[in-house]
Amino acid sequence: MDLRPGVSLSTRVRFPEELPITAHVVELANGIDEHQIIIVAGETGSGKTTQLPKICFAMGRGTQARIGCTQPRRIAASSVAARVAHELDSALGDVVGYQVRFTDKIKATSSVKFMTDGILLAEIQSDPLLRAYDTLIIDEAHERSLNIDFLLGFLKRLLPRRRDLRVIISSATLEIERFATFFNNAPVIQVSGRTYPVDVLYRPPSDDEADLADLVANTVNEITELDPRGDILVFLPGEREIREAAGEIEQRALPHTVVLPLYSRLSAAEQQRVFHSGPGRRVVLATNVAETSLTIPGIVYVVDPGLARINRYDVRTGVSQLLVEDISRASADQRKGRCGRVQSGVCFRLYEEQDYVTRPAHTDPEIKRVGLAGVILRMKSLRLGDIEEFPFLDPPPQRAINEGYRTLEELGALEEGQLTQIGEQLGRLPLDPRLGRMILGGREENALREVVIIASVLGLQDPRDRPQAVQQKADEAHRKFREEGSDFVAYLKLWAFWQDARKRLSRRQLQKICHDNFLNYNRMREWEEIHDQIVRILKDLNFKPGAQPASGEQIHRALLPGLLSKIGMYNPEGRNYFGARQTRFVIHPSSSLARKPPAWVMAAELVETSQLFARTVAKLDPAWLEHAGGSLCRRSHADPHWEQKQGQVMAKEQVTLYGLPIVKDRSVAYARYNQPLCRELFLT
DNA sequence: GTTAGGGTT
Repeated sequence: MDLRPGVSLSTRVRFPEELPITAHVVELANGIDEHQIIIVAGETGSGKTTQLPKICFAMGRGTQARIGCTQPRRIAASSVAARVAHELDSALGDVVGYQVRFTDKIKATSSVKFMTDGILLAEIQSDPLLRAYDTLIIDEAHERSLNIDFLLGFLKRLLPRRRDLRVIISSATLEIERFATFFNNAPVIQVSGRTYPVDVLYRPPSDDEADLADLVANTVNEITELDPRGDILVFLPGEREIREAAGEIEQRALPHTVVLPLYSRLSAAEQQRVFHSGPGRRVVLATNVAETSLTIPGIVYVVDPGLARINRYDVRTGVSQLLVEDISRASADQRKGRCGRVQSGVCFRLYEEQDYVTRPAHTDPEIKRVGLAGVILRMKSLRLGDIEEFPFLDPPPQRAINEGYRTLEELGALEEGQLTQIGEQLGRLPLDPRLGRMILGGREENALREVVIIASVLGLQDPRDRPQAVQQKADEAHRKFREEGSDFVAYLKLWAFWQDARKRLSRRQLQKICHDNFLNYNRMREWEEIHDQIVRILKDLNFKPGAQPASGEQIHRALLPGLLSKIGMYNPEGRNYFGARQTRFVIHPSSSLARKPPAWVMAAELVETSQLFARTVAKLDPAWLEHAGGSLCRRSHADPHWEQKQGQVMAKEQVTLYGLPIVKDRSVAYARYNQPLCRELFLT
């Protein structure tokens, strides 16, 4: 194939011969020249991520405006940028740079900019037509995260307004036809992968295999009998299943075998263990972190029970569910592909082939599984119009949209479809709207300093580590951060501990003190970075931190407007809480309030796992609720009667908030609620 | 008596 007239490729850009994509360079360059948008489909190892930007650069793109390349994860954006910079014989930033949250390695000379998809989305705020780019490459589009679906819809609208712009959607070979159709029959260029064959064996449980751990251990045992070498990757839904399977495998006493757990909550050092091969065969027991985020080198066998915990938001109750589900075919195939990267492999699926065939083809995209308040807020804030009109590849159902509106109204961010001042301010904060609302509450209650610390950590995983083998020791170390009656204030204690250590200690010493106190150093740093970022934004918004330390009451009053539908009233019979919208929950055992449940609580989150748990909880004074609930409160009146002493008709008032009785039998003057009845009572 | 994984102005 020849290059189209007018297309040339700089000979200074070299494409590695061993990469499959190199055979398609001319085809791709022609496609990019001829079409405003193309879809590039290819499996792992094809070289798309590194070579597509180079093809665009070799075509002379990225000089007037940049070539922007998005990645779903920060680590990928920075490492791919370093790799491509190296391949172009330039220092990072000169020709190729990257930007992720907290790190900007872009210079004026950078032609190629790698970034997370969230960064590109954020740039729409200040650059609504994305004029900073002449080319955009959206990588890993098949992952269908919220950010990716948002970008796809945005780009569909942008293309007619930016005729000069070129867009490449890069994806695994999944739902390629849907992408093509979505973009008005955009051409698809298929690039082969570079992988070794993987055999699939279906190995459903036998009758005497009691549970998942047993099944997994037997399968690992069978692999050992076939082949004593070759690392094994086992996918499991969560930490507990990993622990149980590890126990079962160790009981089998397999020779020369090292069992390595792998999940995101492990410390960096514990995660690193899977990247260093030692003596003996490794059996890595991993959550979904190994499906997309981490690639473990040298896996020969994959064991896939076909299960994962999937996050789904219940639109009726506003509760997140994290329940174990059967994974889709696409996810099963992705897992299979985690072996066969350096030699041929075998994938054991621990269910019937018929089961595989009848599973859904794809995992629901995130937009169909999450609460939409944050999405709607963002769209309003970016002036992208109504969510109902936005061209999503998979439009969310109207019920979910309505629930999103309701949540924003609860927060005071939306009135009659328009963002309020609160809404505008929430739109500026890179946080979940509920967490943002806490910060605005912090200003109202003069507790800004404290609430920024709390809201920053609530969006992260808990920085406190609790390794299985040393739970008691970890709990002991964490005891000094506990605060009776408030898990939120406990975070303030932890913050004070960190800040004190931060002032005195070197980085190495900090890492040690974190380790000694069962704190995850990386997450502590992340907490601090988010905190500092929010402090900077608040300075721009002219918010001033309180001069005085805030009281517990000020802090909790500040948090409450963000958590109005996450309150609970104790139910002694059930030893649980009545929550909003007819839910019932218990306090998670990790909370300091779990043993002595107070009459009223508010929770940072309600998540359904083995039960519906409230996590990060504080005691709540119900007297605050009527004011905080405002127009969300519902009033009813009973027993209107003439009262001689007061010379007017009185009644018993009940006030409820999301169905919970926050005021009972309050005596009120009834005239303002029912004038005619009062007149009648007065006359008789 | 204990939660999968990502991401941000």
